[in-house]
Amino acid sequence: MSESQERFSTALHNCARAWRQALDRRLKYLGVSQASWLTIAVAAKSPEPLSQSELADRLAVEGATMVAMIDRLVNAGLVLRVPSMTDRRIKRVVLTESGKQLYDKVKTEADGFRQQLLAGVPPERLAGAAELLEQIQGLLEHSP
Amino acid sequence: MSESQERFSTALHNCARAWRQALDRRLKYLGVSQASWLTIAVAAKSPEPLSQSELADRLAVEGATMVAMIDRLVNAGLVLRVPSMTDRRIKRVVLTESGKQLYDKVKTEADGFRQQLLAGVPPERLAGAAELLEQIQGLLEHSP
DNA sequence: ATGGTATAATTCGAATACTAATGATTAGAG
DNA sequence: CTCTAATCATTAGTATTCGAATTATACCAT
Repeated sequence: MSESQERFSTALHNCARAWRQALDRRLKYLGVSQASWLTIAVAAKSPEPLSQSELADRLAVEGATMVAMIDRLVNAGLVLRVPSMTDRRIKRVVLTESGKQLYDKVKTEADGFRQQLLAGVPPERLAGAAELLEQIQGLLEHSP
Repeated sequence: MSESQERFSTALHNCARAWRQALDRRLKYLGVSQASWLTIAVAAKSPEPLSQSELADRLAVEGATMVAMIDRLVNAGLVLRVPSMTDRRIKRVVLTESGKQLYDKVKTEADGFRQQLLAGVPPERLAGAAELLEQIQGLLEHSP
């Protein structure tokens, strides 16, 4: 019993890491790192511009990390800091035209990679595994 | 079809990240980071002392990363660099008594955490998911 | 043996991440 | 309203990671 737990745990972490690294290699030609395009992607997916704190929460990093990351993205001309009108503590992160174009490329590449990688796996098998992973994730978030 | 792929991908990465963070919180009282105790753990599990390159391979990090990590571990008194007698390029990493004691604590904590987290999941469910994850990991490693 | 290639560890600079402390601003209790 | 607590962004210092270049050593084909 404990053996299947350990095997699952090892496979989970190794698979996730190998996936991230493989995708990162594919995106290297864009000249942006995983951390950068992941930030861009989260900002792009939100219907309303997110504050730096909200962005940090969704990426599971600290606020201080987000500050430095956005500094780099602003320098690269990919995003802008837009002060909120209603709360002067808040700055929202919006993509520039250049940032949007980058996101499109990242999304195309990531979608294609996932498609290619999982093409041979039956959808019901993926769904079953996803359900288990979501269940475990729920346990993790509600039991510090 | 593409929907189940995306759901699986998201669940995989979120679950792995949440797991790492949760375990890291539990190990914080030991005063060592995940990267450090993971290195210690791999070194401790090997029957023969590993070279820095072998260690880097098993942890999927670059050689330069390993150099810096071992510098810190040596400074912390947890491991030693032992030059190989037969190949003067090689330095093997061996745990000090203090390093072994730390590994024992890490192992106890990690095992307990995994056990607690997965206690409610049927072993055959874990085995099925592990098999899928290992299969995908294999695809990732053999595709540029 | 010898010259070319491969491997092991290292150094360096940059990117990414954390914690702790700080300043500005907002929200809430009384 | 006013004082206090909480929130947001930032800075400073340190840890972790990578890629590229370097040095020392070993291996191999001739």
